[in-house]
Amino acid sequence: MIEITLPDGAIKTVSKGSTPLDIAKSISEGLARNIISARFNEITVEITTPLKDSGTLTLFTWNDDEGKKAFWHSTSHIMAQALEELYPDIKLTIGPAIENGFYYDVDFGEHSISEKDFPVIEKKALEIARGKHDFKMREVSKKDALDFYEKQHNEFKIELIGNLKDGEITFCDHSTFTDLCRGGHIPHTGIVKAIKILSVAGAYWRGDENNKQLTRVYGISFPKQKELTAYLDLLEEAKKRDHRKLGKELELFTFSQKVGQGLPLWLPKGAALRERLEQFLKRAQKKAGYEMVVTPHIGQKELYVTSGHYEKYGEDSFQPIHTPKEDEEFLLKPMNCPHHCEIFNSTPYSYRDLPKRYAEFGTVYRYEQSGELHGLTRVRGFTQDDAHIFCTPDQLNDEFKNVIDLSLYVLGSLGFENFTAQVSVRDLEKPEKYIGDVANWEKAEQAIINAAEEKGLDYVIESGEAAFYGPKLDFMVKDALGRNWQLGTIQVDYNLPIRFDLTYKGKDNELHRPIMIHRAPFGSLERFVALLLEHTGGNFPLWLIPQQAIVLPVSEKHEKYAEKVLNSLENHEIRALIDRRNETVGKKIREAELKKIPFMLIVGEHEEESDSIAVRRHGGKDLGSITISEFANLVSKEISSTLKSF
RNA sequence: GCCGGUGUAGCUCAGGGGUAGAGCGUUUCCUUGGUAAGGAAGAGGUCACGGGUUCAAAUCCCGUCAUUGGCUCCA
Repeated sequence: MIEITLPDGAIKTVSKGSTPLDIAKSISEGLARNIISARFNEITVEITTPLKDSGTLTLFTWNDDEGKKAFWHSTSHIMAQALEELYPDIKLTIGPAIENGFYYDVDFGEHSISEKDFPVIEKKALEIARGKHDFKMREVSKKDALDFYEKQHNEFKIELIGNLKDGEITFCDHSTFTDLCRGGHIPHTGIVKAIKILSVAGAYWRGDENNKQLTRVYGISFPKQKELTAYLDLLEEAKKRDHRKLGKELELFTFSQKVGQGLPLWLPKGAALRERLEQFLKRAQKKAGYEMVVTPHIGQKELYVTSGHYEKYGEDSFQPIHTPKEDEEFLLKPMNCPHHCEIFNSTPYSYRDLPKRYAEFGTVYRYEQSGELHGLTRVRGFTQDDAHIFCTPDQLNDEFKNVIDLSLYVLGSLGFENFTAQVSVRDLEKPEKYIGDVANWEKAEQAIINAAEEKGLDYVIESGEAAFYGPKLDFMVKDALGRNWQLGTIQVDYNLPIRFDLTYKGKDNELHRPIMIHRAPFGSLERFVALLLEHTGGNFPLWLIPQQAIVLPVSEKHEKYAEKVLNSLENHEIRALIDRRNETVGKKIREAELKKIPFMLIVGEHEEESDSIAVRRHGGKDLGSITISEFANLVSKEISSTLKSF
């Protein structure tokens, strides 16, 4: 007999060789029907795997992330079989489950597949699924495994097996299909009732662009057709929150082929929005002891040779600007730090002067790869809400924590709740990607982790995500489709102070090296506005939205009164316009709704007589007729409830 | 940069080897209105650009550009 501990602490004594399915049956018939995956002693197992030792067991259904993972991973096997049957000469590589669905990377040889092929693949895969084939794991010797794939001339699987130890290699069979696989499947293919192939993409073997490019086929599957339909509807809904669509509808920004790719043009309403965001941050920064500076958009090439950016990015940047003078070269600035270092260098400092906090809304230009450009989230010209803090080693921890506070204040004021704090550290296996000595890197990484700990941040550590000159604390936010974007960032840098020979005089009358913190709570205004659009669906917080209200005269007769109303709104610092068009009130309301204006103020005979306004809230709520000062109170109350001062 | 998709009026999109379509918007006129579209008439297009096939190309083929889903990259 063996003892199985369940997540609730209950212990079941069962005979050796019992399976997770047996144990589920002993708990309840319903559970046994629904379990599709299990984990035993922290290792994913099949629900039909005989358990040979005592240990802890967790059972998963479709409602668990682990269950979905097994479900989607299993579907990738089914899709792989379908692909093999439809295109016999393909070579399979890997096919994992992902956050939403699964993919399989396939070498299609000369053949290329596209959307037109999806229905056929879906049909074939569903046919296989309906066969209710069991997923059966079996152990294979390394030699047999290699032989199996030698026959298929599949160099990818051979490479994978080459990295595995003999004795720990397993295959998974279902129907006539066999795949190298470490396990984690649903019991049989019949549980999969709906399969949708979503897209194809190029993907490099093992994620290395020097390797062969494979075709990645993405799909998703569900235990019920209804759930697939609901998922596809969800995707459609998400598209409505796409910042590119909303940006166009709300007339915030545009692009022009003539100006160039990745170079956004901000329209008046978008510019007003930016302006408000800048004012908001400037106010908070002033309180936090920052000083604004202004630096030019270009700098001599030498500046970036000193900073190390030229060596790292020179070839892949906008190329130097030449002048009539021979050998004179300037670069568009790709970041503001070198300029700020030279500001620091312009004056000798005592330790009593530190920290110095220089802030600038600095517009920078980076030649991003054309395939990477994406709406406002990835562009070639953008404005960072940048600042550099120069401090002593003693001050580092406090300064860093203060920046965390500022960043959280910014995210909080704009309603971002579901962000991830990510400590981005070096990839220890690729030291060539970074500059500066190892001791300083370790200090910097530790400083960030300490500050995050002390602030009680719930953070994750990602290796290989650091900047080339130092580690970062990044605030990641998901867009409407669930893609992660870095917004705010805080970085500790021991390197640039050395490269720019920055010094301050210490208590001991000797020169010391300051430490530099790079930080940008928004990240960039472009990306921030994009994510804000996707999060709010264009319904910005009242304090931020460019147009808070619109006055809708019922007819031309009431235009004079409308102007009086507007005037007094302006006195209350409420941003409003009048819709003077020769249209019906219904039409004006409809369009104000579509433009997502928070308040519609309808004025007609009744209001004119009683010196009031009829207030309609965006979304349809009628707040009745009130006076303008009552309305102004309402507005300021709402603003102060979302916008706290820093 | 790489692998797929897309590019038709200001916007959203239909069409598709033989005279370029709709709705919204815009212009003019009528209408002067009460909480999500009042009515009428008109203007508006080198069907992204360049080349090829064809009697004939917006439509088929090739290339370029832009855009888009991914990959790689991201100071």
